[in-house]
Amino acid sequence: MTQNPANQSTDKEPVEQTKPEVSTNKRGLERRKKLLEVAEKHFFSFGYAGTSVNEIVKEAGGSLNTLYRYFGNKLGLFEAVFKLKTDELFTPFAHMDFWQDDIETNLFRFGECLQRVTSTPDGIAIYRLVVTENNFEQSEIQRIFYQLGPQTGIRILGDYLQRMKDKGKLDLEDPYLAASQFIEMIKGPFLYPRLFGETIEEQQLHQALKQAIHIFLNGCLQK
Amino acid sequence: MTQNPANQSTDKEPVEQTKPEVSTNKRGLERRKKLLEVAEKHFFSFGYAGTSVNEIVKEAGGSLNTLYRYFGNKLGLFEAVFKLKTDELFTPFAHMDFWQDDIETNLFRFGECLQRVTSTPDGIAIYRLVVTENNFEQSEIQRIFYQLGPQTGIRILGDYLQRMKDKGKLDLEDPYLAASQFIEMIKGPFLYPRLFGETIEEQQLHQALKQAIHIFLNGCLQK
DNA sequence: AAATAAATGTAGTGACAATTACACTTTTAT
DNA sequence: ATAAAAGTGTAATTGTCACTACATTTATTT
Repeated sequence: MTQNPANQSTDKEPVEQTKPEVSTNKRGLERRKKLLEVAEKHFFSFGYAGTSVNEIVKEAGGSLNTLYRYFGNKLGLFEAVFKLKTDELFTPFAHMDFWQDDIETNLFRFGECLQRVTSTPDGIAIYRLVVTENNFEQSEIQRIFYQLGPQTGIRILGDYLQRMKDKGKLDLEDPYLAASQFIEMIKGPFLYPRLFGETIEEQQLHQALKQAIHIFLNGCLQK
Repeated sequence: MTQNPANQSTDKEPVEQTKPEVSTNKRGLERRKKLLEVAEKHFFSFGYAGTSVNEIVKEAGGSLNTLYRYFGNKLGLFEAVFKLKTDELFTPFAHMDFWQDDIETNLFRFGECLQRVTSTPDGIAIYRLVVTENNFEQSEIQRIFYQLGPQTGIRILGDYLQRMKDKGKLDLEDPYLAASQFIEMIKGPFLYPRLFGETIEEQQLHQALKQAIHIFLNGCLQK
């Protein structure tokens, strides 16, 4: 696919030369951090195929040798950046408690938070990367993103809807599907525009959320 | 970004060497068709960056020279394939008449048709291509796809919802936003699974459609 | 402070792939 | 049938990159 002349590794043994080392102290840690920073900038701006490892090193200082010792290869560097940013983006969301008031308020709070996460420049950049790169060969990247992002959102909201259903407050056949559908109502309409470079106004997000809640609640509230 | 050694064209004159020629008769047309066929296969399987022009010619027969005369360059070939397949996929959908019965039946018919279009292997492949390739630089590809696909769907359903609103049958603030939200409810939940290689069962599609209609109609039907 | 380990900088290497050149053959139109 | 146009096959050109090698400098540890 892409050029990868280093894969002469005749797959016999577990291949230890690719083991990314971890620098323990001081200078090494700074270099590592700087490399990650610059790499992030490049990957976010130009995509995986579009960034050159040489460029990163040229900009970050340090040496190719160091980069390869730390991250093994280009994909290793990418994965490191990706995991870091994905955690940064989704972890706070996953630990938030949305369910303290009435259903409408709760949906509103959840929706606003989700919209905020997916609207952030980093959120958009990560999404583009996940969808855009390494996509014709199955990679771990996708799994990580999917589990930490979309799947977590569906689980959190789905659990809540399930409870409301059990209490007889909502009339829903499949609460987890419903969760996914609600989520799509509030972020789906902006997917293409975002991918295609348009910027979304705060007010549009708000309107989508308002209308989604109106339709959704009206649609499944037990009377 | 990608390698493109041919762009030595000092931009002075309108550059006529890149003008893709159109073969008028017989053998040329067949070659062209064969090239497009093989190119489609490769682009659909390996993505833009992942396919090699040389490979295409090797498999399709004919000569590099011919390919370049017809399509100008790799991107030209890609665009040709892309337009062809996008038209093929969306044009029938755009000319269908969904609105002959009651609202629920109409939504059902529309939804089923839309799900069919987006579930087809070509539909998925095209979507992947649009999202996956040529995405860090704005390209015409995206515009074509967006207009012919998503935007058309929203317009068709949105027009209908608007009419229903005007007749006082539906209670909706923004019918076009609502259209987009309905569409997302029935295809959004399958986006990631599809991108990540899962196959979707007929029955899942059906359930999503059923529940979406239930929530949506219940949610905005004028009582 | 000496020995050991890590980091640097520069300069390769090897592959791959888009595009062009060219000499030659086949088709098509006059 | 014959000249012009289009098509073919092969090989060369040119760039770009990931990745490696190595000789040298800097930091860390005992």
